[in-house]
Amino acid sequence: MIALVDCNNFYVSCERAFAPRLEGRPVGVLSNNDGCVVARSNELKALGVAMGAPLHLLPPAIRRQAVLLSSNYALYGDMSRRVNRILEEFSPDVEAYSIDESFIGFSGFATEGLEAHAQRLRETVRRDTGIPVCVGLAPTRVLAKVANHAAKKQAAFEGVCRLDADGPATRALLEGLPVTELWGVARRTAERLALMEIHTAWQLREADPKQVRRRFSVVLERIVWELRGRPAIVLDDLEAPRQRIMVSRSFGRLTGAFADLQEAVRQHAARGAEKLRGQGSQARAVMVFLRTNPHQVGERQYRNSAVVPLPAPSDDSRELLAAAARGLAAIFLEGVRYQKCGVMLLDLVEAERHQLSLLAPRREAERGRSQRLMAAVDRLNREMGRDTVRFGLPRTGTAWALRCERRTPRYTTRWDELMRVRTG
DNA sequence: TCTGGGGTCCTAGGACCC
DNA sequence: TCTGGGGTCCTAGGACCC
Repeated sequence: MIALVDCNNFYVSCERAFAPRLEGRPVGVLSNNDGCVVARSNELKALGVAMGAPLHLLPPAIRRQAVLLSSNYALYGDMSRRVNRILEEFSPDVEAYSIDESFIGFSGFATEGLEAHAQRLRETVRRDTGIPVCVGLAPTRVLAKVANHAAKKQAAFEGVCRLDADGPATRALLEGLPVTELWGVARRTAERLALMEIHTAWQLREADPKQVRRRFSVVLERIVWELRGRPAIVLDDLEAPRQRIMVSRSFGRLTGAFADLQEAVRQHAARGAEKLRGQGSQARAVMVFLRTNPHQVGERQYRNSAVVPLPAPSDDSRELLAAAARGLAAIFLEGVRYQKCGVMLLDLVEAERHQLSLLAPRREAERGRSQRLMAAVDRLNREMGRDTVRFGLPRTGTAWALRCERRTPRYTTRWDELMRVRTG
């Protein structure tokens, strides 16, 4: 059996764990730049606020009534690690799937006591972190997702729902579930399924896998097998390094100034380089992209990207920043107002692998110096706070600085902010 | 004024090879 | 009029996830 543990309204629950006054109130957490609502408490959902709703389009009455907070990723990331540490006490086989969801393997466990085990897990997580979670138990990941969904929606389950491969309960649940609620099926696929008169999860389960593969894809075929209780989806190894690294942000407000773009690209490239070294990789190419605001009607639109190959795989911030700057210069267009830009590090290789190549001794020495320098930079930024050491000239009061006016203190990772709570 | 950020996998089609 | 057949590799774009 597999369990899917999913934190309820995770970002909101993290905020509530440290601010009990938010209990019972409609609470929302906003995306970067305070752009849209990305997490909602049940009370806010009840007011009809959709996932992803733009903040500036919310009716004034709701804005007055609700507590809307900027996202506080330092807090959520730390809480997520705490939850996972507790899960590991309940099974050695824990795969963190996203910031608020983990799969747990229970092979080798007696299947009878599993619901009670899951209940104890819920209570422990709640007691030790303040985060409420629901658990779905099933023989496959897709069914565990369905079970989790049911555990959340139907109070009778008390937070734990177990779904076996067959049986009337499974059938009833799947018959009442639109295909779009399934993991891996979204609007496009659902539209095409509807043409074949397949609307519910049960109808999809009964479809012919071979035909599904021919008409759709191997992805959807796997979902059919999983609905039947036969495991067909393997998660990627969590430990495996990322295949590409992206850093991008929207600007706080539109800008047409080359200097703003330059500064943003520099910051994104530097952050990407940190991530790259953090996972022990090197990049063989750097991609820069920028675009105007597609929602802005009447405004001149432009989007472009450029890939800059590197002469040799690198994790040196200076080389990556220089490549990114060249890419930006190649695509920057005068006279438009940009909304967003970003940097992607592509074609990643393990840093260890090519060190044994026959580089000239001088290059080898340079590489050694570069590695020591980068390691020192990363250590300082880790221990003294991000941006302690930066590349290029510091610019204060950047025109496009990110908006996050409603952020709560980083309770679990910053002593200074925690103290402010107590004294302030 | 104001609409997120970061990933993955798969497929189709072109280039190229023999 | 008729212009092979099969393989690999790469890339762009689609679809999906949270």
